[in-house]
Amino acid sequence: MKYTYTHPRPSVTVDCVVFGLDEDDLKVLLIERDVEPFQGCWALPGGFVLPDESLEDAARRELAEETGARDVYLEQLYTFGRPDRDPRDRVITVAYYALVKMSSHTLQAATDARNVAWFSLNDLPTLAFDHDEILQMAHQRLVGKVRYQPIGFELLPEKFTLTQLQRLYEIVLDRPLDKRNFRKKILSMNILMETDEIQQDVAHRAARLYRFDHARYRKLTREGFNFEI
Amino acid sequence: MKYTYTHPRPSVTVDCVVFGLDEDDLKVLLIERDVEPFQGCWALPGGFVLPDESLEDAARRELAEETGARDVYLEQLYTFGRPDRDPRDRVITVAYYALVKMSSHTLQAATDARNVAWFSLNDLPTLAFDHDEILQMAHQRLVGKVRYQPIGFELLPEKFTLTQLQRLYEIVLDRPLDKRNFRKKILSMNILMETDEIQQDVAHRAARLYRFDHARYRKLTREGFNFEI
DNA sequence: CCAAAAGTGTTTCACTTACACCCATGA
DNA sequence: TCATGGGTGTAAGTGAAACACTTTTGG
Repeated sequence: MKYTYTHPRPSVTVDCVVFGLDEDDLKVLLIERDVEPFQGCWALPGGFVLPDESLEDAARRELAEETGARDVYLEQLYTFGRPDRDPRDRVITVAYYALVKMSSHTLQAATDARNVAWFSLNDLPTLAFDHDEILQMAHQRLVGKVRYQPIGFELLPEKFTLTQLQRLYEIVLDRPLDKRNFRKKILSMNILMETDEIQQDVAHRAARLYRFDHARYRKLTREGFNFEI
Repeated sequence: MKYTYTHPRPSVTVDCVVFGLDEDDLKVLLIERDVEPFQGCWALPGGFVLPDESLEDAARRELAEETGARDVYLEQLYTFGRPDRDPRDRVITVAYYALVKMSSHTLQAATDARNVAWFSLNDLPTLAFDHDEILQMAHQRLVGKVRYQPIGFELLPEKFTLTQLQRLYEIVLDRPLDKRNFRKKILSMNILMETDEIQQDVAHRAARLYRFDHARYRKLTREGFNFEI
């Protein structure tokens, strides 16, 4: 082999783009850096990969440590390795994106007390390193994937109304959807389980609550069904 | 920051899954390892990322050095980082996949004289490390992507017949397509440029040759066109 | 003249789209 | 009783799928 194990090694980090859904906006979770470089800048949560953990384990650990988010949907996005992307040293970062149920996750401040906050995608601060590029790619991936994989549910509470689900798609895809057609389509897929509960504390007729039926979805998928909005 | 730059660093490599298309088969390019571990085993071409090159540069360099392939379609696939994926040491590999025009690329043997060969996907040898997993993922990605991005053309010669194009999709998607419907659809996209040449040296009516019109495709894409087979 | 692949249209069916009103509830 | 969203069906249009024969060429 031409290059041996004694060659200079880069550092390897993981960074996470955490998406959450608000009443009317897609949000990203950022942390404020308290060390140079980019001190005071907002950045994606992330950190070094430890010797004995997998990349995904590293991402989940950093996410939990820095934001308190656990048990979230997590998927590898892309690996960024421009030689000069970190001004100090060669750092290759494996980026992940996560989808969290904002409503149920009350975020803990980072263990090391850094500032953590949600930002609307339309109103982002300047980000450290190439994190803006990473974020944009994650957003593109989400928009592309939400239409043909049932990952949108990860952004909603366990039980949700059809209107909430429709809003989710309208926000992520950034275009209005027809109410009747949307309901017809999503219900005809047979991947929603109607609960016997209804919305609480609304000043109008309460809507029925549904939940995503994972088992049913897996079964249908095995039989050749393809999710698509 | 909790972990510093002095933490143990993994090695980082790139590996390439190179696809080519035969008369009737999808093929992968493999090299025979001449060092331990997995000496004598077939493996994906790849190697260490040098300190001052990007990941994609590293992939292209290794590809050229080990197989002679240049100017190919190359796309990052996924990053594999199980702590024990290399028996000697922690090695994280950034996998790429490449699509090459087998007809026009005469492969050179590797610079370091290792054995290089094409294998049919249906008749693979045992592969080193987790390379089989990488290969399977690359194959899945290709199958998934070929339908909605015009990357299939990268596997054909510059000029090709509609039948060749149809065969390509039939092989990659592993199902028969209807000739008339296929032609209607692909021609109606307006992304093929009809040449004034025809197939040579065939013992039957010679078919018209077409080429993929990149400029036209980009223009249509900007206008909202979506490729889909 | 035979073998082999090139080339070509129409009908059917399924799915998508557009569209508007009444109902239930809480304030 | 009013404001607010919940819930529902039909018709028209568009795109996908099924399907078979004639033409061209070289051997």
